[in-house]
Amino acid sequence: MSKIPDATITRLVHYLRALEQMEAEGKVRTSSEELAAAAAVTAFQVRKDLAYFGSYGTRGVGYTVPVLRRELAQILGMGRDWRLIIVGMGRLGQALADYFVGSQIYSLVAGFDVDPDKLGKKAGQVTVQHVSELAKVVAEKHVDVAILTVPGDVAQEVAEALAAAGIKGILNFTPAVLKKHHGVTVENADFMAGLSRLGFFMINPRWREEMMG
Amino acid sequence: MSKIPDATITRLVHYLRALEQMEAEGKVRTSSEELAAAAAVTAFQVRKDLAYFGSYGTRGVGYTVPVLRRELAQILGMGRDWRLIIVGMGRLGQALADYFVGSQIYSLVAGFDVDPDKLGKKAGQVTVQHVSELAKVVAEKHVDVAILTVPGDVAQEVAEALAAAGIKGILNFTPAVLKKHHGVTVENADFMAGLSRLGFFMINPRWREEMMG
DNA sequence: GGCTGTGAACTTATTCACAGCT
DNA sequence: AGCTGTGAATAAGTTCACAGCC
Repeated sequence: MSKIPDATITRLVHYLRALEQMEAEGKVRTSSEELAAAAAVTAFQVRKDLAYFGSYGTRGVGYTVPVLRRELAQILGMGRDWRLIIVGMGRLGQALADYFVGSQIYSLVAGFDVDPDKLGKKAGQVTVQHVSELAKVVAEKHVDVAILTVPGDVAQEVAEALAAAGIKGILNFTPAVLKKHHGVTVENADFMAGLSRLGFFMINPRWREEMMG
Repeated sequence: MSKIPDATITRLVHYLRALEQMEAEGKVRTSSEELAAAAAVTAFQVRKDLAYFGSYGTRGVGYTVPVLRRELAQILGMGRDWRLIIVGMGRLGQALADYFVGSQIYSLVAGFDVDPDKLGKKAGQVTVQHVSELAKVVAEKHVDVAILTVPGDVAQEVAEALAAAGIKGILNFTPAVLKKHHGVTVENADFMAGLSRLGFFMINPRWREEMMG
């Protein structure tokens, strides 16, 4: 399989969301054109993205909504029961914990913090535990991925603890740039980077002109 | 000014963060090498990114931390007092509201929701108002950018209300893909896209092999 | 000598045109 | 005829080598 652009994966998620909605509405057939409109990209892009993984449509006809939905879910690892933990149960961690309630795809196995006020409290479907129990839980519950939502200044240290505990992947929501660890895949989701995107408005030529002449 | 890659802006924010830390530590001089290490990129990349905007260093010497810090802040629009509102005061909205407390760069002007339980409550430094007051506040308080943290299924509708109210930019944290509006710049920060990145683990060749043969 | 700044080479990603099925 | 699937063309972004200045 040739190299797949990161941007393709992100778009796949948008296609999947559109397909889920279509399926809920009982729609059976769709086209690259329609998916493109839903994801705000071109039809070329949709077809190319899908082509990286296989061919799921019928020439001259289009795509069958439930079939393509299932295929995309499969591609995105959703056939598998992902086992996750959240480390850092601040507001972001809590919001994420809620998100996993009722998920068919992701099992939230545990949540961790150090704040005594948070320990023992329920968040989503888990009870907050102390980080000292990290290693034990990762091993016993076969955790795949940790979601990092701790403050940026302790992110590296916690990431190292997770690596030592034998975690396979870290999804980093903190502003910190994590050093690579052998055997651990790190993906940056960096919620604060969203805010950094305010910078884009400044870079935007129209705005720039308006403000700086 | 030639076209600047989106990825450059994101990296600029990382450089800025590193520089702020250096300045706090009293460090005066740095190099592309050092910044590269802090942002987990190459020194070439750092120099190229900076070159899009100008030349801020001294050949044979390096960069002066406070000078480069100030220049980057300027580039990212931080010389200006950005006036923001948050629409949707759920947990994510609240977390963001907190983030703006004490910010030198961004002024959070108001927060909106429709939930009667939230109205009148304090979040960060603002009191939650009903969305029916949106248009009035945007006009009177000269709001630049709205941060959208409403549920995905009402995002488009709220975006249209914002456009009608004369907002100049929308930073979209919802999973919805917003249709373009004339005169309104939309940036996707999509916090749920972070979660979509769980898909990357699946696509990762090492994992894929392990799971699918 | 050392480190920045930048044009040129290369790599990656997107756009396009059209061949291939139905 | 219609819409997908894909190789080829174009565009964008990154890496590199070295010229330029301290």
